[in-house]
Amino acid sequence: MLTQIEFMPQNMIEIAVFVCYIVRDLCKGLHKRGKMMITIKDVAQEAGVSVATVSRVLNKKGYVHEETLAKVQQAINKLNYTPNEVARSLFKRDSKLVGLLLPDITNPFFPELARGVEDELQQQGFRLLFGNSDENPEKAKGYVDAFLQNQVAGLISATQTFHELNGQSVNIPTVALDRAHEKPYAVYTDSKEGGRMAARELIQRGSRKIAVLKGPSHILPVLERFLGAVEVLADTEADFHVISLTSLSDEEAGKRTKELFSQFPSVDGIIASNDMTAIAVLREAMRAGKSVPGDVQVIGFDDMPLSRLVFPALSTIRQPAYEMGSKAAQLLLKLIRKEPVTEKHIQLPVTFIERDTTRKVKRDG
Amino acid sequence: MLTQIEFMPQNMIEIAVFVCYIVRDLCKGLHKRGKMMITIKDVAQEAGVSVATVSRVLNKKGYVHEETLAKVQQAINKLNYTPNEVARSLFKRDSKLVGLLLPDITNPFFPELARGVEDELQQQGFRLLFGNSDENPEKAKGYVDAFLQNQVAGLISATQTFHELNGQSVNIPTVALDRAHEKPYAVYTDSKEGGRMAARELIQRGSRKIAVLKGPSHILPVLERFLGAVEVLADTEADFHVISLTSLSDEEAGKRTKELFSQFPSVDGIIASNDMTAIAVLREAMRAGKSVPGDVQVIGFDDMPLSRLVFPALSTIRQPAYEMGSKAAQLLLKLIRKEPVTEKHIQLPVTFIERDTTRKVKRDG
DNA sequence: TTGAAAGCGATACCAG
DNA sequence: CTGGTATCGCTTTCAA
Repeated sequence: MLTQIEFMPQNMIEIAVFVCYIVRDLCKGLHKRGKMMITIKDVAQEAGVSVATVSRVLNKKGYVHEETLAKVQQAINKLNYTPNEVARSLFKRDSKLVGLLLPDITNPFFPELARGVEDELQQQGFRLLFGNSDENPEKAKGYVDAFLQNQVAGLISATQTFHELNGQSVNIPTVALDRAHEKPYAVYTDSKEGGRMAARELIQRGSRKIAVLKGPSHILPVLERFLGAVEVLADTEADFHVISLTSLSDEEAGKRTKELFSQFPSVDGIIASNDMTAIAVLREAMRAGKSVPGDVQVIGFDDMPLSRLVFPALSTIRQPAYEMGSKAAQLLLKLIRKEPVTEKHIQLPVTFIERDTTRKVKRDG
Repeated sequence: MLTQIEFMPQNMIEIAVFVCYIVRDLCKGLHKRGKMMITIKDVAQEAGVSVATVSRVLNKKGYVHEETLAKVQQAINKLNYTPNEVARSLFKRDSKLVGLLLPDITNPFFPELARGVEDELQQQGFRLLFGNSDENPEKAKGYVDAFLQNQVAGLISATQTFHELNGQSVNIPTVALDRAHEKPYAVYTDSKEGGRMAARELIQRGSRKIAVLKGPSHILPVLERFLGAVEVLADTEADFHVISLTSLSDEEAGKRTKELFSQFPSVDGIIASNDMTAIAVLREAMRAGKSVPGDVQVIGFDDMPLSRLVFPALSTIRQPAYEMGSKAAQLLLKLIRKEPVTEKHIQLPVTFIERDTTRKVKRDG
C-alpha cells in the first residue's frame, strides 16, 4: 500500500502512472490470494502466544501451561483452524499419504482389496493416493514418481511391473501384494495350493475329463494356480486339456469355452482362471444346454462378491481380498512407524467355497 | 560443525563433554536425515546457476538463455531430479491432487466411474486422493477436511451427505455426481426417465402384474428411478406391487423376492432397484423354477460389467458410469483452470440394454 | 538474462 | 514453560 502520496498528478499520463503504482502496490505480495486460509500465525495472534506454543499444543509435544493450552484451544476453535498438512509434510519430509498402485480397479477382485487398505489406513489417519497401472510399466513409473513427489509415507503395490522400478531409489516403506519372495515385504495367498485345491475338489467330485483355462502366464498368481492344478491333475488318471487364454477377458473365455464344448463335448469339469472367466464358462455351458454341475462342474478362483449371486452359484477358491488389503495396510503402517515386524511375508490361506457348480461330495465311509 | 577447537581435553570428563559437543554439532539441523533427496539447490549447483534459474526452466517461465537451459537440463538429467510437489503446493497454495469421495468402491457401480475420473485426471497430470464415505456424514467430513488440508485443487463427490458440509467453506472447485440442481456443478443421468423406460419396456413386452423393488428413498437417483417407473405404471391398466427395500443388499433383495413369489406367484415382471438386486431376483426366479423371461421378465438398472455375464444375461437400464466419471473430471479440470464452462450441469442419457431377461418385442405393424 | 532474497505454513531447536 | 528463529524445497518479485 502506498504509505505516502509523493506527488499530485497533473495530467492524464501522470494519473495513469499514479493508478498503475497504486494497483501494483495493492497487489504486492499477493500473487495468489484467492482463498485466504487460517494459519498457525492467526491462531497465535488470537491466543496472544507465539507460533511455537501453538505448534506445541497441536502436536502435544513439550510443556505447555494449562491456561495457555486453554487459550490456544479456544483460539483454534474460534478460528476453526486446521493445520496445513502440506507445510507439515514439507518440513517433516513425509506425509500422511500412502500410495496404492493397482492394475485396474475395474477388475472385480480389486475393489474389496482397495477397501481393505483404505479402511485400515483411514482409521490410522492416513489417506490414499490411488492409481491404476494397467500393468503398463510407463504408467506404473509415472504413478510411483508422482507418489514420491508427494512424499507419501509408504507404498502398496499390486502390480507386476512395480518391482522393476523398485530397484530405483524407492527407499520408502513398500509392501507388495504378489507372491514375491524377492521383495522385502509382501502379502499374498497361496495360489499354487489354491490351484491344487481346485483340481482336487473336482476330481473328488467325479470329474474325469477336465479342462483347465490357463490365464496369461506373466501374471504370477495366475500362473501359480495353474501350475498347482496341473500338479494334482498329472497325478491322477484323469484326462485333462489345457486352454491358453491370452487375457482374462470374459469374451475370450466365452469364445474358447464354446469351442471347447464343440471339440470335446464330453468334458465334465472346468477349472477356470478366475471367477470372471468361470462365469463366462458357466454361461456358455447353459447356452450349450449342459446341466451344471450334472454334466459339467465348474470352479472359479477369487470369490468375487458377485460369484455367489449367479445361478447356479459359483463354487470357487476364495482369496480373502479385503483381508489382504487390510493386512498389507497394517504391515505398511508398522513399517512407517518403524515398529518391529515379525512377519515380512504374510501368506493368507485360500479356501474352497462350495456352492452349486460342483457336485455334492459323497461322504466316504 | 565445530569450526575451532577451543580447548584440549585433559581428562575423561572433559573428553566426554567434548564428544557430546561434536555429536551435537554434527546433528545440528538434521532432525530428519533418513533419506536424502535431490533438491533444486543441487541442480543449481551442478549446473553452476542459481535456483531461480533452475526454477525458470522447470516452469518454462521467464527468459532463460539457450545455453543455460541446456546446462540446467543436463544437470537435471544427470542428477535424476524431480521437483518436490509438496514444496510447490505450499507456495502455490494448491496442488496437482484431486479428491474423490465415493460411497463405497465395493459397490460394483463405482469402479468404472472411478476409472473414468482417474483416466481423465491422470492424462492431465493430476492424481487422485480417494475415500469411501459409506454415506456417513462424519466420515465424509473427515475426508473433505483431509482433502482440504492437503490442498487438493478440486473435489469430486458422489456421496449424498456431501453437500451438507459443502455449506462450510469448501471454496475450491467441486463437482457433484448426483442429480442435484441445488449444486453449482454436477454430472448425472436422467434417473427418472430411466425408471420410466424400465416400466415401458416391461409393459411393451407383455408384463401385466409387475413388482417394483423400491430402494432406500434417501438415495436420490434410486428414488427418482422408482418414481419414474411408477409414473408410467400408474398410467396403464397393469397391476403393480411395490416392495420397499431398506438397503440395496442382495440378501434383502433375495429374501423379499422369495416372499414375493410365494405371495404373488402370478407376478410376471420385476423392476429391480439396480443390477445387483436384479441379479438376486434372477437367482430366486431360477430357484423357484420360473422361466425368465417366459414366466417373469426382470429388468435392472446400472448395467454393471457383470450384468451381461449372468445367465440369462440381464436386460437393464444403462447408466454410463465410466463416462460420468470422465465428464466429471473434465468439468472439474475446466473449473480448476478457470476455463469458461458452458454446461454447469451435465446430464447423460440412460439407455435400455436389451438382453435375455426381457422378451423380444413383437414388431408392431 | 540472471541471482539474491522474501516468503508459503509448520516444526524444532535453543536461549531465556 | 515460552518465544525467536532457522529450516523444509520451491516460486516469484526486484534489482542488477
